[in-house]
Amino acid sequence: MVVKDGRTPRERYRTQVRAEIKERAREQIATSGASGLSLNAIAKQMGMSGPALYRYFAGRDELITELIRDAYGSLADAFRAAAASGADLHGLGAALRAWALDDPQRYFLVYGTPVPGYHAPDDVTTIASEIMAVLLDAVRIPDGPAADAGAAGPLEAHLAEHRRWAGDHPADPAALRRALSFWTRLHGVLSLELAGHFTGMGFDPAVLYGAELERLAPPRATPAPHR
Amino acid sequence: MVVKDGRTPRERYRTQVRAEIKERAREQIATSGASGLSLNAIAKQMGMSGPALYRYFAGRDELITELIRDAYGSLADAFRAAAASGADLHGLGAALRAWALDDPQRYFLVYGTPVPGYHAPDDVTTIASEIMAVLLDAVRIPDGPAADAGAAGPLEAHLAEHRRWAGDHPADPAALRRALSFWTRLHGVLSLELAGHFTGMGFDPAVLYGAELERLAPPRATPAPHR
DNA sequence: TGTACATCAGTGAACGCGCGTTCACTGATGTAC
DNA sequence: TGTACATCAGTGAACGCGCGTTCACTGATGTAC
Repeated sequence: MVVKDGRTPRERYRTQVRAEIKERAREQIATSGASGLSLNAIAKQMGMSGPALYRYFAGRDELITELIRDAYGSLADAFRAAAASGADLHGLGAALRAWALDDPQRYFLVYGTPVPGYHAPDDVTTIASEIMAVLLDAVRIPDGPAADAGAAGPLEAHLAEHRRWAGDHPADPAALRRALSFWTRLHGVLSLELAGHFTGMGFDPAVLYGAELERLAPPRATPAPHR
Repeated sequence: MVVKDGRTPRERYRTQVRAEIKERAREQIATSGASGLSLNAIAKQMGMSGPALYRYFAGRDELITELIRDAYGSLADAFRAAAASGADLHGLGAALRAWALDDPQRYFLVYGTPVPGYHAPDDVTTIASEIMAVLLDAVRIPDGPAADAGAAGPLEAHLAEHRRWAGDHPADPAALRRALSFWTRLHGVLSLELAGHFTGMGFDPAVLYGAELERLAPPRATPAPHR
């Protein structure tokens, strides 16, 4: 039996159960961290026996890898959506922050402490470079006088020579540098904030984030609304 | 029996064994991450039975907390040593990077993914604010024309009103901002680098780090050598 | 439409493991008189 | 100096637990003729 969308009921059921397993896994990670993820606990929560999960995932590792993949994917989606609606660097920065705050453990899945032995599968690194591609596209658009306009220090020279990424993208070293600074500075604020290193300091990390963003990309006269 | 330094042989032995336990724990964390730390494995490695460790630590949690405390302490020491030998912001940045690269897992113990339930004990947060105090001292010294000299945006205003940290330190909002930017930007590069997010990009993170540092603190004519 | 067969989700028992932690104990080291 | 006692490091057995994973199976759902 095949229904309109070309998928049998069994297939639909499968993806549905897979989705619920991942949902429960995310809840568990949010509560006790990625290291506290337990297949048996997920099964119990769903009212099934432990071994049943092996119909849907080859094992614990595959489930975690899938969650990491999804996390990367959701950031890429958020970035692409922002870019598609005409967002400039400011908009991308806001999208990054919104994505991070929306689910801190998802953020840590991607940018948190790596487990020493683990190597991300190829498609994950592919998604990562897609994210950088969106950023490089946005950074190319001149949106006002950049604070570092015209600067050509040792980093620019180094990038011009040694970068092995962003293959078919413009080689303007100043743009590459702006993209990298965007990335590192915003992650600097975000990771410290989400890890709680600003608690007790009394100021709002959002303001600090906004100030860093301002330095990187002074907003245009008319900031782009969506579409 | 009491020897010259006022400590009995038993006390000396105790601290020695404690030190070895922590050393083995660090090795284990370096190999398999903090979540892979096992008391029994440490004991076996030291040629003792598992329960013996309970003479030295109340349990696994206390051992981990102690390691985190040590990690904070070693950064504070590195910072204080740099400051004492006359280092400017540039020197502090170099000290931070050296400390981080020397033992990445130690870095993650402090700045890595927090485990959701955990709350750092008071003395750890005390050390954290000592680190910030050293930074604030260094940032006060004018070491050349800062890129953001005279800037007084919304962040400066916000800090002037809302900061609840660095109690008896100068309230100059520009200095506070410089300290915060120093902190977030350098950690941005470091955390992404140590988590491996630059691998495959072909450039040297050290150059990027140096460039960010340059922006924050243009070196004086004669950079301060140690002492 | 009904029957025979194939697919596949889920179960329950079991395996082996390592974990943190407790407990009563032995034996060596140090202390007091 | 020798003897009686106290301190304390370390042992071995045991407890209870939850983990990931395998296996042979039952029973429901779907497919082919």
